[in-house]
Amino acid sequence: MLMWFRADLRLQDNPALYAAAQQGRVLPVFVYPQASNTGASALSYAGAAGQVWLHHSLGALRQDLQGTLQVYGGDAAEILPALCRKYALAAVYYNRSFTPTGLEEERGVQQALLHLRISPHPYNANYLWEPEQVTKKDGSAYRVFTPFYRNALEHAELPRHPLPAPDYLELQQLEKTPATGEDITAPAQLNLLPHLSWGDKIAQHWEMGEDAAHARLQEFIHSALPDYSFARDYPARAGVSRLSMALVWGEVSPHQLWYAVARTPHTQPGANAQGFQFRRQLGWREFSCTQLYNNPDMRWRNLQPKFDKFPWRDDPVALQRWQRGETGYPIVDAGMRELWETGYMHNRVRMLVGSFLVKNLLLHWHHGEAWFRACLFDADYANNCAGWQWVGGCGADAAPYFRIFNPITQAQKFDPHAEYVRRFIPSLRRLPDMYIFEPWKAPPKVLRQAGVALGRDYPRPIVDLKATRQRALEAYAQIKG
DNA sequence: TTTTGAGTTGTTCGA
DNA sequence: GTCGAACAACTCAAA
Repeated sequence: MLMWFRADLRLQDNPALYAAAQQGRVLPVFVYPQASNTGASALSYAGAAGQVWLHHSLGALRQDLQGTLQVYGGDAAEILPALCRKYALAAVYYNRSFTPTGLEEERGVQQALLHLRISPHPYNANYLWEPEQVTKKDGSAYRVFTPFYRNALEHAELPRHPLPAPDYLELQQLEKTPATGEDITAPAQLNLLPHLSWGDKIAQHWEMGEDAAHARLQEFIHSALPDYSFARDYPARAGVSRLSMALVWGEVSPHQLWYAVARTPHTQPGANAQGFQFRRQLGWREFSCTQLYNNPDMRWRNLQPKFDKFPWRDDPVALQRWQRGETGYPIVDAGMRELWETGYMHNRVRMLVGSFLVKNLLLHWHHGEAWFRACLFDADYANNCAGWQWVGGCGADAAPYFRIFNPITQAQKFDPHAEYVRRFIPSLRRLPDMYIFEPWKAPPKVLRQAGVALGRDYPRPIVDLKATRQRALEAYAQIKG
């Protein structure tokens, strides 16, 4: 049996692997879709950070598989049938993807296998519900989250219980490449690591692989879940699971998370509903998946066509200031610097920096989507696109056009003691709470005492909030109706 | 069939 | 300082 690993880099709760193992000896294979071994790939959604994660996660999986995982770069529709022929394998087991690229890849593989009379065995591993399982009564897709989720809870099947790792797994060991001793099927051959030390820097903050994901899950359940629905909004706290990157590559399954929070007191009926709040967030991941499945071009196309004539500005300088965390608004800059330093950004702050880019700078959400894709370890095709369309106001649901976050009031509300800002903007550390979210208002003496010279240690604001808010409201008024 | 109310994440203004 | 209203338009489900 050939086990085709995709975004399911785990042994536990892996339906395809579980089934393959029951059939006999398994040859585990991962194919990274790329035209050549350059590392760059238009066929995968992974950006630079995602590729770094993938590199390490593949290493962990390979170790878990006693070194038998075969890693290739190229077209799965060519590589998998060739392997089947060479090693006389009768079937290919894999878990489904619902992204446009994943679906296309799968179609190609199925067709190629059909020619050789090799049977494909697809399973659902990575979503609680498949996109077509949760629809309106007329069969069309939901555009609003709450009805979608309610319908899933009330009418769709319960998510399956997680499977264990195969209890007996016989792995096929291929001969090593002779002569040079160079292993041409090791993850390193994909050249996924950037030539910059940046990749190493962001990787230092994280542990990749299935075991590490489960360790984070246990840590989350014990320390953060009891206060989840409140603390998850405060970026300075360890209030969220930080499991998004594990879900992207399938180091854990949503089913495992769904039932892991059920086994705690926090999800028992009558108790506080922290576990249900966490599950609801998993529901958003499902909802994004459904949106992408029904709108394969939503990476490029506004879900609301009227936004096609939105007057986006073109301003490379402002874009760069945003990317580098030099907008002069501390909570925005702290978020952008967290992203660049750690490959991650807290969800609350993602909304703030997104709103700032799209509404205050009036730059196209495509820029945000692309930058997040490049820098976020957890950049997920569906989540990232749906998130940016939501921020832009052009997403599936009719968002209030006047929802424009104020980075100062938001900072005061969600980072009241400026711990988050101080963590990522050390140059502002000594400013008192009263001025730290708007340093330009601090009296010269206060700035001096804090060792801050505006324009040298920290930039002045690149735009005026009130004026740009007004400009955004006018821009939105322009396209309405 | 039609109507009504609610919908992840908000801000500002004026009483 | 606190509170309610205003800021559109659309989707979905329940009444």
